[in-house]
Amino acid sequence: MPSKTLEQDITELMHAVGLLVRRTRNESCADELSMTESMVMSRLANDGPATTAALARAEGIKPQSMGTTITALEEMDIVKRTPHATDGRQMLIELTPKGLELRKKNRAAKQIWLSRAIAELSPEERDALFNAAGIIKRLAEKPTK
Amino acid sequence: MPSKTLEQDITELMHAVGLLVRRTRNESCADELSMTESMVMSRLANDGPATTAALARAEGIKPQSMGTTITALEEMDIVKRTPHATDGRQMLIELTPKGLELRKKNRAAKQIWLSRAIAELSPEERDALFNAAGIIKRLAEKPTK
DNA sequence: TATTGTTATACTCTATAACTATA
DNA sequence: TATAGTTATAGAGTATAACAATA
Repeated sequence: MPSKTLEQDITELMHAVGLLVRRTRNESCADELSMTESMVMSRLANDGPATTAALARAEGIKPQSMGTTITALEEMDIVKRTPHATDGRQMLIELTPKGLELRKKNRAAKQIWLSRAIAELSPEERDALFNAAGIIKRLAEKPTK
Repeated sequence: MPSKTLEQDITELMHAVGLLVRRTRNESCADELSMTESMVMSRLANDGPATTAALARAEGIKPQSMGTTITALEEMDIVKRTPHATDGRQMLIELTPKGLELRKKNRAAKQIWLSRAIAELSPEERDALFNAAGIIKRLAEKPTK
């Protein structure tokens, strides 16, 4: 017999995800970046300069909200805005030298608690976890019909 | 050769998780409960009455924050507070008749977009997803050394 | 002294609305 | 008309601090 309904499985999934997000927020030190800030930094480092609107679409938030994040990163001198060469509406966001430097350090420093916890999983569990990350991403990005 | 580092895997996991949380928040209708409110309701329905402090520990937030959630649910007449029989400090939180009723409806209505998206996964992917939920929960609840 | 709960205040992240400028 | 961006305001979901009551 099936011991759990789909609803229960979904509730447990969302519960686990909620716990992970809050734990990550709580474990981060004062001078660390927020989750959205980190993700923007990673994206700029991996994919190069991007507009606020493109970053917002990628992270699933509104352009205005992304604007706030960019402003915060700009005030920390981690990113800078430069006007697009041909499209006068666009501002390209890119990492500053300080942003590039910080990123190298943060790759080691960030999410230390999580790295340690994951290190204690079995290889099979790690595979299962990172495989699920791909599934979760697809679910979250799936357009509503 | 390993194509991704552990840091990259972790970044992608947190990215996917962030997208899922935001998507869930955005998809929920105006009269629906927040994630924390839903989780408290499920817990009370499954495990019976509990104190604010116990609920806070279970959800990984501060008792004061859980107090806010309980007050919101109380104003919607979904839960009620009753004094503990023997311990004068404690207030037991339990579902009202309306809360029990609402829960039945919400089991069907809540997270509809997610149910639909998950329904389109293969059985193997579903298993992988819900299996990972257990791993994520353990990670999030693992005490810091 | 530790635990439970409350109230007050503030911060982070994101949303909506209204606007300007450019395409 | 659609897209990019900015500014202002507001809301949800937490946190910290200070306190009162009970164990």
